[in-house]
Amino acid sequence: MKSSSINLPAEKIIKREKFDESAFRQMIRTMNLKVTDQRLLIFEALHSGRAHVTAQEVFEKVHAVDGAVGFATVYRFLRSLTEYGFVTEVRMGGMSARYELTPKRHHDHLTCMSCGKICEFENHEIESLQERVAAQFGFELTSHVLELYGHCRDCTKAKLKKS
Amino acid sequence: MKSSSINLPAEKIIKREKFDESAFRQMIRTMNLKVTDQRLLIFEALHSGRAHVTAQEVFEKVHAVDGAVGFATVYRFLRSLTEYGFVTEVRMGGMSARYELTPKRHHDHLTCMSCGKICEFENHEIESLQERVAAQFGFELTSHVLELYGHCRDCTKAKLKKS
DNA sequence: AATTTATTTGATAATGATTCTCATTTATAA
DNA sequence: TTATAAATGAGAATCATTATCAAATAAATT
Ligand SMILES: [Zn+2]
Ligand SMILES: [Zn+2]
Ligand SMILES: [Zn+2]
Ligand SMILES: [Zn+2]
Repeated sequence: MKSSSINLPAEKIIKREKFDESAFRQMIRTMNLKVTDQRLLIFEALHSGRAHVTAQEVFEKVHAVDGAVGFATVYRFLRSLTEYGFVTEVRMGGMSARYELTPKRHHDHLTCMSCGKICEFENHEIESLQERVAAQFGFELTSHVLELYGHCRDCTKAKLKKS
Repeated sequence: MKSSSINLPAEKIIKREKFDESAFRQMIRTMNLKVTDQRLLIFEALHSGRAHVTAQEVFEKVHAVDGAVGFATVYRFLRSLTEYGFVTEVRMGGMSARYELTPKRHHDHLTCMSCGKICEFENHEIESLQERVAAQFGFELTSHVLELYGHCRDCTKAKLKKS
């Protein structure tokens, strides 16, 4: 039941626009897929609560509303959403994949390994340096993963107090 | 038998210093572990051939020399080596972990998704920008993952020819 | 509304990577 | 040598994810 290795418990809930069912219906149609209750529930789950969720977490949220939904459906739809770019898969180390509704702006992540806080940042300098590196090697860049790991201020403070 | 998703077949073999068994013996002792033939074989496997190998690949190389070695031993020792920093674990997307003898200089990776070529690069500007980002969020940076994905010149050319 | 049909679903099995268990073997210190 | 804690290997276990397939169903067509 418990996931292996590091867990990422507390993440602040990010303020988000109102859940817009008809927009989600539209996205599903764009993908040439059928609109089902399950798929709307999955969207709902992605839209509320913490921004970066695992497939299991999505499954649990969906399952709480409709106990009949199977996790295969969740995995399957998350995969489609990722392929179409509506959802972005984020992988940190050997942990299980996390998903977020693809944000308007590209960003990368800074994760606290003590408390699981995830901060999002965008840094155009880094982005263009990446392009430059790729060009130097004659590569056409298609994607990248930039994940920073460390300890946030609160956790660093807490550790100091203890010792 | 075949690994899932993308395979990384061709990687240029990187020129390396002579295999120095006594140095490896010393490293093992530094870790407070016992020197065994298996462990020396694993070091040998990491030292020859392509730079970034999976546990399975290490196992196969070791197994070719001594068919009695079990894969648990390989995984176990790779883990110890990683914990002590003698080996660096590199994870690319959802693929299985790859390992390399920790290089003298830190570097990140640029991977061709068509042919599997892996280029290593170091970019101090990016590194220090990462530090700056972490500092802005009040984080103490402990590690990071920067993996660039794309298509190398050869593969891009090959694709153009085909179409 | 009823019919049709290609999709979707959920239960379950299968997979691939990695880790764990434990009885047996072995490196090393005394 | 002998003692002993550590290491090993075979296989089971785990975890995340994907595949299979019969039954259910969205949506297009009568
Ligand atoms: Zn980025
Ligand atoms: Zn994010
Ligand atoms: Zn780096
Ligand atoms: Zn490398």
